[in-house]
Amino acid sequence: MSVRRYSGGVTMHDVAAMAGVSIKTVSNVVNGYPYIRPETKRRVEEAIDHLGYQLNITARNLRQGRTGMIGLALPELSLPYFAELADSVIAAAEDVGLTVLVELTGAVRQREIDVLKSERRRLSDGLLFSPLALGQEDAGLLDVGYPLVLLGERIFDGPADHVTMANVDAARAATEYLIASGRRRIALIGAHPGERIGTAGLRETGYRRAIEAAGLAVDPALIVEAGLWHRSTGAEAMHRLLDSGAPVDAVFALNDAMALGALHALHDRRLAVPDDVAVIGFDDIDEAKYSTPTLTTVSPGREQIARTAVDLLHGRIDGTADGPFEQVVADFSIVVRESTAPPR
Amino acid sequence: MSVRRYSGGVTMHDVAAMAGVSIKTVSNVVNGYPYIRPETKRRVEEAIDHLGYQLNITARNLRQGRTGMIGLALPELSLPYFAELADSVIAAAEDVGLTVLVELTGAVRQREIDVLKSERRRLSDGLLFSPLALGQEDAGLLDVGYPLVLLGERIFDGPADHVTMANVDAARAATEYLIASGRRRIALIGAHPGERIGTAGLRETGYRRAIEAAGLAVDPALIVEAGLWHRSTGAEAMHRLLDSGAPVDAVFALNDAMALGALHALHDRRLAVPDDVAVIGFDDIDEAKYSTPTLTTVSPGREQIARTAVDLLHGRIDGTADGPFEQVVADFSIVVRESTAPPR
DNA sequence: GCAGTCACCTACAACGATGTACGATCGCCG
DNA sequence: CGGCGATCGTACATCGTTGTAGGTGACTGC
Repeated sequence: MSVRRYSGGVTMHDVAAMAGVSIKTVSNVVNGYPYIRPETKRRVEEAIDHLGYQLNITARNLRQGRTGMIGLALPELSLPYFAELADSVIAAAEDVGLTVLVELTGAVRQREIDVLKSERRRLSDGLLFSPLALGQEDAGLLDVGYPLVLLGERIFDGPADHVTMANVDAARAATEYLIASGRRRIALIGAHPGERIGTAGLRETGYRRAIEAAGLAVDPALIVEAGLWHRSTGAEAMHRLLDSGAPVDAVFALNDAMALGALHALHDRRLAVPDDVAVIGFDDIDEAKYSTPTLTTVSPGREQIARTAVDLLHGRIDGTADGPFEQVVADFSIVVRESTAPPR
Repeated sequence: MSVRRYSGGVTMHDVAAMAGVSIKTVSNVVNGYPYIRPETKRRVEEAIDHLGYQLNITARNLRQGRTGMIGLALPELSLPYFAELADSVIAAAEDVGLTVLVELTGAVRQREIDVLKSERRRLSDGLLFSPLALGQEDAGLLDVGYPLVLLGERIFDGPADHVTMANVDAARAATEYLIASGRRRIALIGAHPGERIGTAGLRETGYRRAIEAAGLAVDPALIVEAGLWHRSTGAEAMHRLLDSGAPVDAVFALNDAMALGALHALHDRRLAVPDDVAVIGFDDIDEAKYSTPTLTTVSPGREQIARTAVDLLHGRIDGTADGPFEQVVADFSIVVRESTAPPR
């Protein structure tokens, strides 16, 4: 029934002419308007089939003032956590009939600012934004006038809904897990010195609380900085720590990529994981299941985050949600694998 | 200068009224039409600033019949190769002024078919499509009537431009590299038995050619199947191979994810890489630099593939390219790392 | 002094859909 | 039989932009 070529020029007008009805009736059929005689509906549908008609979404968008698209602004897809997050967001959006437009900021401050005012914003009904360079002092920039949902821990109490992880609690739980399995010299990799708000600052806070609650001392020599959280920076940080000569029996890397880099560095130095050093990460990326050894990590409920964020945004867009801005904290759990087995 | 809220209802009409010109003149200013008196242009620009006007892209899209968007249909972003490819494609598209709409098929046949006819196609000017479930027999489905560029090795000589890798040559080079470093019992992981066209079939062909050219025999016991190319399936395949008892001194995994899974399995079995078994992968994902040991792999020129594909599609969209369908084969290289060092 | 260009701007009609308002038909009630 | 509500359709304006055609001075060249 369908035509050979993609329905280049077929419009409702053509369908209407063929079915012998008005163009609005075609529109009504397409949109499931109930009061149409079965006979009329059938004729219209036949014409649609025959002509291979497809709705011109652009025209509908213009008329309705909505596009059915949402932006998803992320640092980069090369980082597995963000790739997997994007995957989950796209799936969640699909479920509620939204299309996702991915935009990459490279974690560059100016590009994160641009994304908020980009012309593309007129093309999407709302934005899911995971900033990495903006901080609390930029909260004012977020008063944008279109539906916005924030992801991550860079900005709190901004003028937008916010989906975040229980960073402090989760980091504390991760550290406590290491302590409970007999570790005492627990390093932290990926610190951002001086930061309080932000993923690094919050997770470090959790780490400190666990150590102090256990009656141990926080040793500054064990807290290692890493600006970007890549495999490479994790490996470098691990090397710096080992070079410093400070004794270590466990490492809490603030994300999995760094943890995997650290595993690599430890292997280079002929240190056994977990026998000499235990390693725990954060994010539960797929890769953590297949590293050598497999990586114990904090699972931050990625699916839940994606779904919640999309639902919040969706609610704001179609106006079913219009209360004060919400802050949702996702559940976490610790996934125990080989890298933290107690020392023999 | 700019207004507080997002420019909700400001249209060219408002700008025109404020500047005391016709709406078309505003359009001309916005679009850089040259014949406008500097004085007029200034007045219009002031009005734009003052009102915080932003062009309504949807209206322009409707009028021009183009959207400035392209679709990118991929199996999933959880696979690092595709995530990195998406990253490169989005960057390349940005450079030529195109926005990318990512669609995930999960490598499910019906969803790959749907993506070709989806309503979203009307929202994008063209499609970059990387099928995994469709095959040569489906080439007919690709006669879609809108600009289409294929990625990958599932379909050749379809009615579309095509960017692919030199799979046979690259796989042959990878295998030859193993042979040259002294390996003789080289297993292949990830085969799709019976497939000739398709990534697996082509790479297996390259593998066979290298073995035969070296005067060795292809041992069917060393060719292990894996349908999906994940870390998990790579690990499982490796286990099956070792369980079979066939002696092995090297593994060519048809992608990096499986190679990393294989590394993991070898570690489980207390086999040393590269001393007992060498491992080589394919894709050169970022992770391969940081595995333990680091992974030798084939780099398929991902950036080049992304850029070429976007350029081809862009050319078809704005009509600067209208010749016969092109087939571009990207350059490859072998990246040598620890996993293939010659045995001690 | 008059046609022919150039520079600059405007009016109008599209692009393809949908919301609104209203007209027609039908059955059914009192 | 007149009237009324429930169905079923239509005509028209409209979303915000851009292409087309055309109009108006000013300047050039002969």
